[in-house]
Amino acid sequence: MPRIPAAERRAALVQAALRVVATQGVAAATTRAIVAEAGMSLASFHYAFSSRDELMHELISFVVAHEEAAVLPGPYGDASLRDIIRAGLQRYADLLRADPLREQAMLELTQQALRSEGMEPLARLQYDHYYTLAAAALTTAAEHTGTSWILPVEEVARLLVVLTDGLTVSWLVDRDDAAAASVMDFAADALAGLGRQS
Amino acid sequence: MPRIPAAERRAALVQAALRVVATQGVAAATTRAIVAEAGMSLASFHYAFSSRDELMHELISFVVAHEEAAVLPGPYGDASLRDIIRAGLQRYADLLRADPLREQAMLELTQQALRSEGMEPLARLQYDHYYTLAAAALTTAAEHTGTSWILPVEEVARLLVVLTDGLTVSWLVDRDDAAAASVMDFAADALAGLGRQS
DNA sequence: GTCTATAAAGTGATAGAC
DNA sequence: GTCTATCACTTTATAGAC
Repeated sequence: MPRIPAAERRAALVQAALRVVATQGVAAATTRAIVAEAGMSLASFHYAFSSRDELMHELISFVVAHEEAAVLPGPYGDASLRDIIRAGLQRYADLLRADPLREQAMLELTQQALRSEGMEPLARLQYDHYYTLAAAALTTAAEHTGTSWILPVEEVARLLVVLTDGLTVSWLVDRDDAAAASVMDFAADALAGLGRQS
Repeated sequence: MPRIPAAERRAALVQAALRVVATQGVAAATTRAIVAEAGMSLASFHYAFSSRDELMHELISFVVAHEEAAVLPGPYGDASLRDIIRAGLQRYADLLRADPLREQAMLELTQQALRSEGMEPLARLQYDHYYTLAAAALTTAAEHTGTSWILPVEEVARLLVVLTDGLTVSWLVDRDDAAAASVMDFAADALAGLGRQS
């Protein structure tokens, strides 16, 4: 292996760890599995990171920072608030169907953080990030439809995250697309009901 | 240790495993940790179970079978459908606050099942059980208020489970009681909106 | 900087005395 | 049936050659 700056090596290991966690779960993300995925030797791992915990910490920070707002953005046209929300949820569902293991990995990493001494703040950061992304998307959607939220947008954002979280878990368990569609219909109706023409 | 029938020993080990999973997480539920919790020797474990996998299998079956319908039942009086649902959600939230690690353990066990070869059906069984419990409670609540659901009750049940699941995850992350109350208000309003006087 | 080799500790599972 | 002792293996982490 050529000499690679430590920073690059760290990044490569984080990427490899994410792939291992997604395909095989957190429990299978041993240092050996990670370096194998990255095509490195075991010693290189500890040259870049002082411990496996340090990598997991950085991995969670990484996924938190790079989680995109995949839910609401999209071409709005002259769609209603309800339809914008429904379409956004559909985009998320499509993403989930396309890469279920990735979303499963996100859930596992959250729980891993909640169980690891000193990493709970990372889980909180992860969800704060979700709420922020959701609030931004909901604000844009409201603006495009000339509506305003009858609750603080932060509360609506939390509802959206709660609904997508629950949707994710239930779909991962039984992969029932029809049931998921029913949930999304309900969610779009209910959330749009929190908007008023202004 | 006195001679204990294998069935009792298995039950005791399952109980011990559940305590370990709840307090320290699935990853920490090693055979040694479990027998220590149960006050047995390591060899006793393999006398009762042929493998750790067999125990985990039985543990998940056990929690699935014993999960109670804690959500909706309660004194109804002449409360509205909305208030019955809201009160049921509150009872669940109180349960969650009283024993957060237990609910966290349930989520972890679900994900463990989804990741383990051949155990996915158990996760599906777990959620089928949730849906059944929720549907029964919703049916009773509708009967007591002379309403009927405008959707199949199975779909409403799934919505209730999705909402409580999402509520659970978000509360476990930030322990924000006020936000949880806001989510429950929304959920009760939205679900009650699916009932019509009949 | 990168490797091989190995240490030190933990894992599930078993053998064999009693 | 129940125990102690131990096997075979995997884990994280490090030492030391190059």
